[in-house]
Amino acid sequence: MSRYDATSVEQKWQEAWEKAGSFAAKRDESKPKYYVLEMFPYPSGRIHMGHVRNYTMGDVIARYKLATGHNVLHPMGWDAFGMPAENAAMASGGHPKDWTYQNIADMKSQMKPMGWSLDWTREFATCDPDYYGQQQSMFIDFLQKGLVYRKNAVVNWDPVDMTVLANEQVIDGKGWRSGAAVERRELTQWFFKISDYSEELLDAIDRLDNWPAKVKLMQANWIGKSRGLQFAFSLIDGPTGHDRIEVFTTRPDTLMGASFIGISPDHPLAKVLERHDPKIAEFNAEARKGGTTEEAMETAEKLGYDTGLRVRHPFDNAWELPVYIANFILMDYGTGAIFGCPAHDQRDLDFARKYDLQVIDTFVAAEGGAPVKNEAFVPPKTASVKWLKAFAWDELATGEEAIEAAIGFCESKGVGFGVTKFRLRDWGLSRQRYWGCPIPVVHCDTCGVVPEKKENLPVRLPDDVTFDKPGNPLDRHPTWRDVACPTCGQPAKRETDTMDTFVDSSWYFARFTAPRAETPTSLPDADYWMNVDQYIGGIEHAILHLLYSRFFARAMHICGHLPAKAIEPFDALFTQGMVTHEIYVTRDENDRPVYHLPEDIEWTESGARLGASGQSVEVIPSAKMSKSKKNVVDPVNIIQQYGADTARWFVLSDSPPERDVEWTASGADAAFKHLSRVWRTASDIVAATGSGQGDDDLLRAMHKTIHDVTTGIESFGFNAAIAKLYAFTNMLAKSSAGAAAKKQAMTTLAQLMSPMTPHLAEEIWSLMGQKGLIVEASWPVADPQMLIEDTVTLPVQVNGKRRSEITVAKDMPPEEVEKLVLQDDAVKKALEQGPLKKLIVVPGRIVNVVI
RNA sequence: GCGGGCGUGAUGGAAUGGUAGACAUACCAGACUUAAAAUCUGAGGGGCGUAUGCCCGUGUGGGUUCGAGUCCCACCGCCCGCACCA
Repeated sequence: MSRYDATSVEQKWQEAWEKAGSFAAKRDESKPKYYVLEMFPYPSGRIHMGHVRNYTMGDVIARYKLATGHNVLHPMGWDAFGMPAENAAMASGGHPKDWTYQNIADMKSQMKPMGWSLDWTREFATCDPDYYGQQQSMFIDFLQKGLVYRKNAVVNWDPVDMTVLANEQVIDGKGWRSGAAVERRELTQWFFKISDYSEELLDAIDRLDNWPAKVKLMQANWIGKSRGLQFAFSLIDGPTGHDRIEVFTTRPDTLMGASFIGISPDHPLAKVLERHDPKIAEFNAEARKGGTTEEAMETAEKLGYDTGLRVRHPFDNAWELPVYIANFILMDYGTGAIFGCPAHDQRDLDFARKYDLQVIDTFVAAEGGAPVKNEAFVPPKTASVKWLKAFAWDELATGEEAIEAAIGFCESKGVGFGVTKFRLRDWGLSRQRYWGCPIPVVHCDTCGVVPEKKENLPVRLPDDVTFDKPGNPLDRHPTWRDVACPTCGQPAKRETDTMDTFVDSSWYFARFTAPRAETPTSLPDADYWMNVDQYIGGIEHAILHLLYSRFFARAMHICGHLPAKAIEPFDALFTQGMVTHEIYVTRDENDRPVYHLPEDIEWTESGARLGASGQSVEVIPSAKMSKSKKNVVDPVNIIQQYGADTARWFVLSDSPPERDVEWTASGADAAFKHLSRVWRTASDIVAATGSGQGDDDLLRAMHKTIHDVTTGIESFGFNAAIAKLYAFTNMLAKSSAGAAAKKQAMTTLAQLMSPMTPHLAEEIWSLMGQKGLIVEASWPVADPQMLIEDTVTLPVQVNGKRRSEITVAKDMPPEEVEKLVLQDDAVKKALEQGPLKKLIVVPGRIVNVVI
């Protein structure tokens, strides 16, 4: 028997689909549309197994929807701006543009053999001037609608390289190239007013019915709505202009437990103080060292500096509290100042113990409450506690009740007012880098900040730049910067910052609906294709990318670029897991790890060893495939060895799609063996003739499989669907049914497999003598009559443990079942132990006898 | 540190609160073969037993329920995100 030749089969059908234009989407009002989109890739130059998994999942959905009569849009493009292109240029001297477009060409040539049903006619890269020009046009629209503004914000500053660093370029508080301690420095930057939409973005989460609950929860927590009190402490003998310190607290109920005031090193008062006090200046300078991330702030040692200033407690003029500058207080959140209540906040308690400050219990546990020692008492806000320092509520009250009462009381006394704050900050989009979308504004001494005229768009990136020194080449470009002011015509300077790449990815889904339009979108196309019916990508995008896109869709709607129905652009979201692999490591002479590629490993009885030298290799449990750990399997090699269908089948088969899947050589081999077996079985069936036995059983199983696989695909249970296909293939291969029934079963099997292994499916379809392409055939429908079972086997439990089973007619009334159960030998035996307490019959499910 | 998630045989995993381990991998046994590969058949959570069977078992410890892998609480471990990685 000849071997299944994946390479030639796959190429043949890819050419057939290409010729038939099977995947080019066109507006067709007569059919229901379906827009399936996977998060577009960064053009690193090589596809990896994560891409294979992501795009194969989308492809299963796309092909299934195509077969169920939908007009499917399944596009692909490139998230092509970003730092790696500049890093490559710095490392090897090329140009980011050449590097990027070459990578796109390379990756596309690796993706094509996968046989994904992509509409390549809509392809674009975000670094195409056509695309970023439209983005610039929208930026100007946003500016006119007040959705963009400028303000100061801190960046990571490398004092040696004199350049801004990304968070990932800050390692342990030091610049990745220079090794210098990173400082936080303020720059004037552009921001999107996403915070204006905090409430709206939060409320709308409830209507995202087909998003994972965890993503919705993460977004809600990120937006972080909180109710609290804003009020001021009066400052005693403060510097001129500083007679009060405004604070925001979510726990006004603990006001009587306050023991210190903390202000951010970037607080206006701290900045005044540092001008006159070298020690404060030194403390602030030290506090400003390190990266800007929240993580860096919160894991750093909590330090404070006693300014010597004091404030009065709002309820007691005689009560004075010290004012500390503290390195863990963010200027960006609230007012940049807090009061510390050590008894009910662990961070405040640690701080109080360190600087020997008072700890005042304001409440204790309702029963057996003890004073706080080294662990703050922080019960849930819904728990009732016993109050020692209540000032407007009962002795026993929950935190929630006390907070509301405290706000009301403070308002009535003229001490501050209740406010709702959000954690969500405005979206800073300025990047001091070359390889991004230029911000289309001009700085004029006379007119100020002026948007570029739309007819001058796109503002193109100049090609003649070098990367031989750190910093933004646009900033030192000899002529690109110098322009005439669009308003007054006087000499002016271009903005040299470019946009965050999140901007590029916040509207690409809309652009795919009309990728060549001369406006950002074309409304008839957007109206037809939007929303994305199914969006698929990694959980790592759960917050930023998805939240920014939700904001952007609203902003685009305001500017007339999207219909109202598209303000929530993704109807359904699915977050798939990663592809992982074991890691193989040896040690060099200095005991440093040396990683090895899977293909260099040989397996012997004593374990893994290096194929070349025979050196034994340590095997570390699976982790996400990464180049640095060398635990990567190149999809290109898998396609060459087994074909695309095998890779597609494997990434779908073993694990549930939302979880990580571990790539194993044996698993890939098994996938290939199975597909070969299906092909062999099909070849046998073609040759078979005559009648046999068990036609009905086979056809019943076929209808059950149609039902199960259809359900599996619709619910993203691809691994479960594949398990059913395995089971049905096993049955079919062993079946002694007649030729006609087997042929029918095999044809259906091919259709059910076609979303996963489309090439093999086409091959079998044609082998079975079917006309046309399977990709044009309608999805099989299960006959409900064939799914009905006459009898059902019920497990019989005694006290929750399975002891027997009975087989009864499916529709037998529970009373009848009870009678039968009581006659069962195992039940009779159990009843000797004691009287029957309860008999539970769950129809069609289970029986439980409680003794 | 904060927010979110996950944890089931040797391995990947299955299981609307209802028979734990479907389906697959590895290993083992058998068939075919001069032999190997390929292919086919079978056994298969652990313990005791020839077997019908009995006991134990879903990270750990509690709880709810007739019944918990599934729900609740605490803990342990791993993973994702933390606003300039994409």
